[in-house]
Amino acid sequence: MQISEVAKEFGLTTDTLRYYEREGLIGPIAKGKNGTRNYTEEDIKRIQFVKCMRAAGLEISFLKRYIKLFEEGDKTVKERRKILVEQRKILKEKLDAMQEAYNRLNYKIDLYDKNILDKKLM
Amino acid sequence: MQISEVAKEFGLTTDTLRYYEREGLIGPIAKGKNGTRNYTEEDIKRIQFVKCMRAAGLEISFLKRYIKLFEEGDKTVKERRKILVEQRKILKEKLDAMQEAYNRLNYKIDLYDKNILDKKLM
DNA sequence: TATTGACTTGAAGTAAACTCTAAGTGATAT
DNA sequence: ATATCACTTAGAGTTTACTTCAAGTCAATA
Repeated sequence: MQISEVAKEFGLTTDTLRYYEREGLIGPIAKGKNGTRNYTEEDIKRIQFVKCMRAAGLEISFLKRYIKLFEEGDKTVKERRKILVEQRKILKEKLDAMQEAYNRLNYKIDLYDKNILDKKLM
Repeated sequence: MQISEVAKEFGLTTDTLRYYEREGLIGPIAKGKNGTRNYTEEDIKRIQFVKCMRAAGLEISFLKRYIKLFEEGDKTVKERRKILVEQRKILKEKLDAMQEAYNRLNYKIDLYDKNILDKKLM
């Protein structure tokens, strides 16, 4: 699979894919004899993971660190678990904050729908 | 209430509060005779709203637009409702993506806890 | 009275995550 | 054969949201 196809499938740009590779989040991707990238199924799975975590707001620096540990093998299992738990906590807090904002938006839209125009901003 | 107290209450810096004011998200805050800001209860409520929405990832530019419309009065009600619905949609998509990442993290941590060390990254 | 601490300003600086540019290569369509 | 198109690189530029800086004011305390 070549870069533009992968980009299309994931809704990323080719620039972003090359950027992730530069940063060590994916790859290095094997290249054909003309120098173009050929993404394997393994590469695709990695991109899936990275995309999911990025969409959740996890930082590139964290993903870099986690992937590096993973590549260092079994001896890093304990540390990997630890940072996953860390990230889960951060993510949970964000989720809760977002849920609160979501509820607030719902409430306000509901007021608009009922034509209750109070003079409060929110 | 003066700026440092407000900052402390909301876990923001005084710089951020002045920045929000510059951008028109809050205030203009009334100043005492020595030129320092005095935040009213109204100001505090506005900051609460802004903080909640920012924590959910809504952009400054959106908040600016919404607040401007609000200040233009009842004639902007329709447009306000429209952009709230827009933002709610964006927020919902983010929430879902984050929930997915959260579940994935949970699943992986669970594997670590059970000492099932598969060789997959995620 | 001198110094400390919190405040003020406008403007410049920073971090994260892309995004774009310029210059070039190689395979395919006219 | 020539033009078009997708790809390559290194490196510069952009956006968003702050954050820091430099220089100054004012009130209170040692």
